[in-house]
Amino acid sequence: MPTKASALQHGTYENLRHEIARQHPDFSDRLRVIAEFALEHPTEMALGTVAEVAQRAKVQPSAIVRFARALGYGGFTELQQVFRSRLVASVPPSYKERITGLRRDGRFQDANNPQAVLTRFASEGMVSLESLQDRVRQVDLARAIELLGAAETIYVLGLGGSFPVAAHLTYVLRKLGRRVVILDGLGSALGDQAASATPADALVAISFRVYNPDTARLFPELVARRLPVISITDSLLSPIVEGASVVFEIPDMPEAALRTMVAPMCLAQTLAVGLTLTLD
Amino acid sequence: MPTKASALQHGTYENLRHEIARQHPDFSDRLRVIAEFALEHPTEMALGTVAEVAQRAKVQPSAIVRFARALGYGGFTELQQVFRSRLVASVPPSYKERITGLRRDGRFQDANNPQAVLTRFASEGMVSLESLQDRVRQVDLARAIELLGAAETIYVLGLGGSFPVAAHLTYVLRKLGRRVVILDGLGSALGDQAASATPADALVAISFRVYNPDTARLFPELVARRLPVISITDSLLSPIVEGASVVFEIPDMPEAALRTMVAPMCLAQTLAVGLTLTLD
DNA sequence: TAGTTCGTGGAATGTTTATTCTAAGTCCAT
DNA sequence: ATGGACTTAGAATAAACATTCCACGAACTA
Repeated sequence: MPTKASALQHGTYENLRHEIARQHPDFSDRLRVIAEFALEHPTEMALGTVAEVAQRAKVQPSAIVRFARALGYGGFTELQQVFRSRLVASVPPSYKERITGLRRDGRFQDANNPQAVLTRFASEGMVSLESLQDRVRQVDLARAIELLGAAETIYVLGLGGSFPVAAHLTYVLRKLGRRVVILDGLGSALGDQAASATPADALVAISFRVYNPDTARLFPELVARRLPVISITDSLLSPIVEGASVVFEIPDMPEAALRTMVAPMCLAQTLAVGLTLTLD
Repeated sequence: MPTKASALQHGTYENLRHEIARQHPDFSDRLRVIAEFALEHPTEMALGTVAEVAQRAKVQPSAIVRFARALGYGGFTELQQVFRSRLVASVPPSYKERITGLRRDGRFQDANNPQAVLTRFASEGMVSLESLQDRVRQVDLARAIELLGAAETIYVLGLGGSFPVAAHLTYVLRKLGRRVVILDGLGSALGDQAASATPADALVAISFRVYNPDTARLFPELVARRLPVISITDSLLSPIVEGASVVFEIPDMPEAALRTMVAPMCLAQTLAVGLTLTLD
């Protein structure tokens, strides 16, 4: 019964991964457990003995062998060879290291290659996260969390390019059990959405150049209603600074290709999680 | 004179290399041959059996064992562990290592301090961006951009925790002049929103554990309608893999406090910008 | 040259390891 | 409920394995 002839084209590790994923739904209970373990712990598959792997995956040794056979291999030993090939392939011939190191620096290669674009954005993201760590002051963080903790309802305002940050903050806060209203302007009802905000609530406003006009219009109204405000923006000259209780200034990088939302996302997440952690 | 006592501090692979080099002149003929072989073929030392290594080095199996003992190990098996450690260390280029490094720095201590939370998220973000650079394959990127370029309308599906990523991708693509429909399920009209999608369009699906049920439900329908699909997810076992033309797998970090959307955001941005750059 | 030490090859040994087999168990369809 | 197909756990087995042992031989010493 040559069940899986396709697997016999003893392909690379990547082929094996896809083959496992493909067959995953058809596997029996135990085999599925092993499939998941194998994909998540390829190193242990490569180096462990059948007994060790079985113990880590919490199945019987015989199940491991069945798994190998189900994929078309003669036994565990054959299957293991493929996992080992991954280890061997990943050993840096030492010059490869430098190439990828350079690539990480970003100033390498012309920008018309998609990989270079990825490298660039990833590098910019890392830089912005690093500077976020340096710039954000302990006191601002503590004060912002205090305000959020005291709020009955948290209003989140972030439109245009900042909307994903607002959405993420809203999502995490709600997961953590907070009452949150996101001011998304759905149905052009931005003003109405914010109508019931009181000084017992709080506002998190997020805006970066070019500043969204609706944000700029609504913000002063909410300030006038004496809500405590936490602003996340890129400059002290932005329209959401005046009247804010706490301002997090995350300037854009001098020559960034496109505003990256990585740092604001990270800060938003920190506020949300920090809130629950410090309330205990 | 306890010459070999130093080797007993079962150190790392690098320590072992130096120890072998140091003792090399004092070794007997056969042992010297093995020492040279070991330094030049560390991978075979890590993965081979005694018999295999002996054959490759053109010595007797017993000589291999003697070599291990001469270095202060109990036998070949113990020695081999050190060579294996080199393989496992080289596979995740930084990733976990960096995190545990940070943890050792004490920068992770007492997570109740908001600053520590920020540091933690920022660090995890940086690590995930770094591994994104390494994991994303050139061909996948090129293929994905090709699909997006050929699409009349781009549909974006990302719900729950992935919604911010979908929102960001939508925003950037629209700024760059693409026709985009975001499937946000507004008014519970998820199905209707996707009703007009044809094979001339394309879908970008984004989903991470725990997978949103609506995403899992809608995805196969769109696949059945033969749309080219680009999936961004965390595992090949996720519900949005089967039927996808391109899959970007961004696994979660082993001990992440909370799924960070930093890497997916960055990838989304790369796709959008890469699309316009490569069309010139 | 005779005696001693040390290195070596190769077979013998006892252990670990993968694999196979069978009885028991589970799940469905009837 | 009952029969049948399919899984599974665990012991049994056979192969592979690292290690030990010992006899032989080379090199050095007296």
